[in-house]
Amino acid sequence: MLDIQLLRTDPNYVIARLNSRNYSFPVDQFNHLETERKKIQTYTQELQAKRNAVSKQIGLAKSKGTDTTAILAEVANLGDELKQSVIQLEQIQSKLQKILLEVPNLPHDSVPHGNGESDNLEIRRWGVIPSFEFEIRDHVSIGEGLKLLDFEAATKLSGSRFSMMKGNLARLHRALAQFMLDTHIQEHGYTETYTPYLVNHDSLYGTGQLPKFEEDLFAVKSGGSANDEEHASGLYLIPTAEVSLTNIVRDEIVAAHALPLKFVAHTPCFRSEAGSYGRDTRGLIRQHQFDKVELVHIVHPETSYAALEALVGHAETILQKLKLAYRVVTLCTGDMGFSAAKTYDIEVWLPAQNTYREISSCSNCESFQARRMQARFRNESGKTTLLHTLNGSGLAVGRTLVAILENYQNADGSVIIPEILRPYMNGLDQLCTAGGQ
RNA sequence: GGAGAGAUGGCCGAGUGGUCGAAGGCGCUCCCCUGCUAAGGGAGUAUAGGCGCAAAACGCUUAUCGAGGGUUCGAAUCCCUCUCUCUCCGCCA
Repeated sequence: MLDIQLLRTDPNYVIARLNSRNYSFPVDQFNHLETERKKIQTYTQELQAKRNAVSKQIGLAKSKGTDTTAILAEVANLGDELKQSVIQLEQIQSKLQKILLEVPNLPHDSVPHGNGESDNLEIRRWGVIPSFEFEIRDHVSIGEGLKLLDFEAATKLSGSRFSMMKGNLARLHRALAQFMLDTHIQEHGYTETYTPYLVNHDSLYGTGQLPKFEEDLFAVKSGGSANDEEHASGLYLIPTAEVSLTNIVRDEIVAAHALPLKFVAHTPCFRSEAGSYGRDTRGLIRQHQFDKVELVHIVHPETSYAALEALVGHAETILQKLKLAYRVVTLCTGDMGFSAAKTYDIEVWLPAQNTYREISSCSNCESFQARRMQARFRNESGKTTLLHTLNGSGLAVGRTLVAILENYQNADGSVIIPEILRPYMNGLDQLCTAGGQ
């Protein structure tokens, strides 16, 4: 959520910034509502002040035993008038709130302007793109060939966009998550966190998934509750652990000396992928359920951009240790997510697609989420101040597995296990067909 | 799921219709006293808004005692609904 003060004092600046990300702010509607709000709020508060004053008088009079009928008559209609006014005010404020909740964050100065993916700015590459002297297979073909990846079973259980892994592939998937967690807690100073996978409305409002992106989520209801009762439980499956981790500080005033807070969690993520029909339908790239190791920073506003650089570095470390080629791009204004002021995507090289594909997205949300969450700290002069929040994948586990299968494939369909993961695999150095293990 | 108890400021804890945004204590900040860490005295110490001011300081004002409704001129206090916490029982991993 943007600072409403900024919209009042410098609307043109805000509008221009929002235009750069293809969002047109409803200025006229906003201004109209603001004028109304000011008028009605002032009036309402006057009535309240009057009521308070008169009630105090009555209290005084009664304690002295004076007759109060005259004063009571004076305020006979005040209650109704006030009630009307309060209702009007609430209506206007909820309209304003609705507008504000749907406005995306302002892009940071350093973000390149552009309309979409093609305008993103590559800032560095790492690693060597592997070359193969045989026909490259994609991860689906490799996984199914090894009999370790079973989409048919997943489809039977749940439908499309689900997967089943078996044997050493399932173990490799687990190893990846462990390796990522260990790296972040041992080398990067994160606090390991186990979080709820079901969260309430307020949490999703806090990080910006609601109210605008409800169709991307899975809502759950309690068993046995009436079928037609919408969202019986009021809970949603998390689309990312960013929600659980960032909301740790919702409605909190964090002690300044406790900053920065750095959390890491390995969780499943659930996304309905509404509107992505036909995209990445094959394989593990786009699933309704996938695992991710998520990194979240809660920081002092002055350090958030330094924290963003560190955060990207932490995610890159994982790919470097796995010896997977990647590049880092700065998302342009038109391609950024709703809550982000600046985002770096890390894209890993996928040989079968002959291109880089997103494996991590690291964003500084500045105070955008903090304002929604009322997440604050007490600054140097003792004033409560909004925090800055950042999040990034470190990394998406399923896509990392895809990258390993494709980049480490051999001509015979076997796959080398990256050295760094072998301790997590009881020393195993490759996935091969023999025995299906 | 059944029975009961509870939810007040950073913390503890008073407060069952009126000058209560809230006693008292602890903690914290500043000052004074005291020649050393102790003790004592004084002042201050919630949050979010609105309006005024170019703005800060400040001034005026509103809301907030788990949440939402209601009764009332007036609600922390009375009534209703919900949420959460605790205890006991049941069930479960």
